[in-house]
Amino acid sequence: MNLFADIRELVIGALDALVAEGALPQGLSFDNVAVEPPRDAAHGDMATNAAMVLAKPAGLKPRDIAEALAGKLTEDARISDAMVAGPGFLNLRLDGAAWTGLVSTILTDPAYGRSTLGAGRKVNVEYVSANPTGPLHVGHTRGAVFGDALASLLEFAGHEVTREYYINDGGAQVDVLARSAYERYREALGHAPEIAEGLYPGDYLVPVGEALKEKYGDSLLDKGEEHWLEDVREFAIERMMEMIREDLAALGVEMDVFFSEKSLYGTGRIEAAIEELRGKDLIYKGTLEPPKGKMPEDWEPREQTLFRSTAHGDDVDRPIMKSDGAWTYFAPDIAYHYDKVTRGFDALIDVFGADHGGYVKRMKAAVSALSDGNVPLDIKLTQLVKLYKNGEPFKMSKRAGNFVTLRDVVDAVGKDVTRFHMLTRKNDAPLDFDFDKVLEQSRENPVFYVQYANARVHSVLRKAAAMGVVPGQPVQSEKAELQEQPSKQEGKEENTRLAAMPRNHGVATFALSGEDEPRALTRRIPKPVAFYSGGGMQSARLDISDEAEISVAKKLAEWPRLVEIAARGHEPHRIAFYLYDLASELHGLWNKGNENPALRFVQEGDSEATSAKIALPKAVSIVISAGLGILGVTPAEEMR
RNA sequence: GCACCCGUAGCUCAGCUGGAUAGAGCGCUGCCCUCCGAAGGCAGAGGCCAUAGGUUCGAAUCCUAUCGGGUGCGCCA
Repeated sequence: MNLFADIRELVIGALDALVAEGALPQGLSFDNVAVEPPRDAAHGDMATNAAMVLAKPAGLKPRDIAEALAGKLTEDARISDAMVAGPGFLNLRLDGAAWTGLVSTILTDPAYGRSTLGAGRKVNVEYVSANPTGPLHVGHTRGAVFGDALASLLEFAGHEVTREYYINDGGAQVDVLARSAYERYREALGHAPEIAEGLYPGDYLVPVGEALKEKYGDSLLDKGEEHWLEDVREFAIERMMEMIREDLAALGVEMDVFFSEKSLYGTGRIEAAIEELRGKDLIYKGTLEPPKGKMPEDWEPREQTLFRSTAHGDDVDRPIMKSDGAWTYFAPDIAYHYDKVTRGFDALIDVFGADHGGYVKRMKAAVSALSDGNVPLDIKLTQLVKLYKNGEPFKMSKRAGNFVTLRDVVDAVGKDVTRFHMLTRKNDAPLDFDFDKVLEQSRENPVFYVQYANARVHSVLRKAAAMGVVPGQPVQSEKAELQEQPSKQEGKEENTRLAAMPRNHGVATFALSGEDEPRALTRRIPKPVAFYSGGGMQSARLDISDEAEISVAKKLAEWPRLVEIAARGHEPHRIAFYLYDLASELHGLWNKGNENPALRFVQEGDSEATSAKIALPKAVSIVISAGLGILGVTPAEEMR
């Protein structure tokens, strides 16, 4: 259910009727007709721009169209009032039953907020993809959180999502890794390691050296590189990937696919991708102009094999083969993306660090060429994370090979705080991360504020449950009606079945706290509950009457719409900001004076009134939990 | 030199892919705690949305130019 979409349909229907009556000319496009929340609540509950967008093509005055439309709309029971305002806005006021209906939907439909936006669409989200040469650092953490939340968001919006990690295990840097590990191996055998300039000095390779000793004894000692490089490299990469997987697991990130760059070499796959481009006349031999501005010392013109990326929007053509005949890094990247295209994805998304900004155009050009423009590639760049401790910039000595790792961050503040905070900024804006401030319990800290709202609701729910009250449901006497609901057991079984399905089948699992097993939230759960279908009944059970409560309900109504906007724009941060707003509504409701009806009725022991008043907060909690699920944050039911 | 990102309140930032009087938090000013969740509430001050043009019923949002900040720019990945 999406209230805005429902009302938009109503508006479109009314416009069709006006066309049928001859009040509007035939053949108008209603594509630009929008139904949106008005900026100012005084303007009503919803507003439509229909009259303004249609005025010109229809050759009529906006206000005349708006008047006619208003007449039609008020015939619907859901619309209590329609007022023409300003240049031709039509402001709609919804009947009170719309809000109680919304809340009862949220309480009964586990799929509330989900969308069919991406139905039947396969999307590949590639993120992290850090070189397997060391632990993940803070920058990777942001990319990991962003990519993972984006993937979940797209799933929530109905897409079939593959989470993917590209392992750069084919280039020179893994040889450096092998040499670095070899020195640690020598160290393990009692020799002083010689960490030459350019090798990785970090002590995370010490255990790798130990393990090499365990496996090979001293058999690799004092031998030339040709005798050990490959074995040590494979061994070290394996160890690094293990560590990276553990790091990701600590963040709650689980990939569906790890794709090895090396698997592209020697198998003809790079050649095949390049041949594909050659077939489109996009490969040629040529010499590039020297880069302007910062001229490299040893620059000299050389003939190279080039990709005509300028034919697909790039600024210059790019080399795919070095002058010595070896592939550049770009060639396997092209092959990798070609592989993704041939796997049948409808859309590709790459999440890179901001330092990769220079590759965006060439990568898009490659995908555009390889898919004949049919598969869009969106590249999201995550900006720097600036670390602080108690307001002071926080730095570690880079010279010693130390840097702040993903583990450091997660160990210090926890997975949930890390994830939420990393999403409180747009991906392309720099992010401040203060180890102390993110743990502060105040309104300034969105992580806390949202969790606190949820915990507050659950605190009252627990008290209500102790009275035997179920939000929005009858307290006694009407047990018979309850049995008309589709059996709860049935729903549970369906959930269990769905949760067991692999993630790739369009079912996201979100662990809700308080439940041991992850619960699948899908569209396929119960039909509308009989009890709520009677209009009179529901208003007797749900009391959403005062202005503050309706304001909360309006915010809840925006949820499905927001999900679609965020999913369309690949902008998971919108979820975080929405949750903060929603939490703010809840706190506002409960902090107002000393009015806390739900809690008050609990204390007065009034079951019926409690049931009616607790439904709205419970709905807030449900939406917060769903939103946090997208962000990969465990909803808190209690504050510690 | 070129490309990409950014420029919104004193500070940190949102702003619905073009809508009405541009929002939040912090900070600032003034009120509100004998008690139930004050880790709060209410009210107020504070803006030429970097600048200048353009597109149209309508622009913080789209286009062009300029200014300021960041990042990247062949034989590393």
